[in-house]
Amino acid sequence: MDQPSLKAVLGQAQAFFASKGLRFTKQREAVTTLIFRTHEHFRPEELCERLRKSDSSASRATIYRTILHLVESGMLREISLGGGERLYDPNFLQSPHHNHLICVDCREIVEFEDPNLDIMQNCITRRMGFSPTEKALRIEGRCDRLRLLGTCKNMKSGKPKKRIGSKRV
Amino acid sequence: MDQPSLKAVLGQAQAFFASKGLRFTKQREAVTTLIFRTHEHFRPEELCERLRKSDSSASRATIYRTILHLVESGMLREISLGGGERLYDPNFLQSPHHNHLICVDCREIVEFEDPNLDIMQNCITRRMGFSPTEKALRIEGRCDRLRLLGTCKNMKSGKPKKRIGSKRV
DNA sequence: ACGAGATTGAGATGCAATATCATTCAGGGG
DNA sequence: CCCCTGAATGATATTGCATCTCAATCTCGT
Repeated sequence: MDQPSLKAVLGQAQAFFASKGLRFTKQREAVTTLIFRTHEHFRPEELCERLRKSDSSASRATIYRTILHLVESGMLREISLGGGERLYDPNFLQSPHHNHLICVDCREIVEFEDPNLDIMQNCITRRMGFSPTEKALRIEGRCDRLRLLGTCKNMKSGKPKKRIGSKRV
Repeated sequence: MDQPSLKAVLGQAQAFFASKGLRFTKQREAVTTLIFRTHEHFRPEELCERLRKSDSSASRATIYRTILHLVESGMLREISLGGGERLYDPNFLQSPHHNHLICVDCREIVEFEDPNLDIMQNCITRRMGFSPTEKALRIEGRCDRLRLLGTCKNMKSGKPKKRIGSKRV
């Protein structure tokens, strides 16, 4: 649950690549660093953009490939909002059991943990003939701040939706 | 919770369109019929395909527009698996509170209801400063049938994923 | 230095979804 | 009965994201 240092994260990544007989090139290191330097969820295209602005560089293809490798290593996970958006979450290293609560209007995401919910999730999963996985559960709601301001509906049809960032709790 | 007849569903759709000053054209009726004739989740492109094979017809643009209208009416809802897939679920008319359990390997979806889970979901939502919505919750798991056969991993990287259909429980 | 295999990146391609816009349609007023 | 206006349609172009392809480059062990 502690905040692993970036150096530790890079070491873990390097170890994973090595275990697969793959190299930890400077491009892969740059991508990995960019992902784990913050705790923000991100879209692959956002990552490309951010990398272009930085001093390092890697092609789109390399970025996508690196993301896939990191997902396979378990250090990174794909999460999904609605709307066909594909997001990646680098926070499972610190809190392996967290879930996501998403505002249906502004798409803000907050992360939370709840042991009771985990238990219930496992029960339901088994009851339905499935095996529980380490994978997260997702809840939708409406964030009060925006609802009270009366701006949610406007945001939805008007300006392009902007994610406000991921709070940790 | 009862199975509403197709005729009733079409009536409801027609009423919605009328209330918005819109017409219930034969294209819109064909799309609506196709959606609510079965209880299958569907991708918009699948729907285009199915419609092309039927005797009626509507352009892709009309299909997408009609889907949006039906979502706005509340008769249809978007649900999301992982992988950026966008699915629509016509079953909320019969069971307004159902949730989805999704196999992370083969993407099979089963629907379930659980009042206790609803309560807990509401508690968590409020605790995090959100308002509960009518929107569904999603759980991921691994369906035992395929896991036991040891074919899950294969399906993931090999053949294109195929949804097996939505069971109702 | 050499060679096998991994890696990269530019561009092509695929695919879903949306936008554009000329044409068609429906129905109310004259 | 015709005209007019706004709604509706559909062919097409465009966008956005993701993946594929393949020649060139790089690494590392020998």
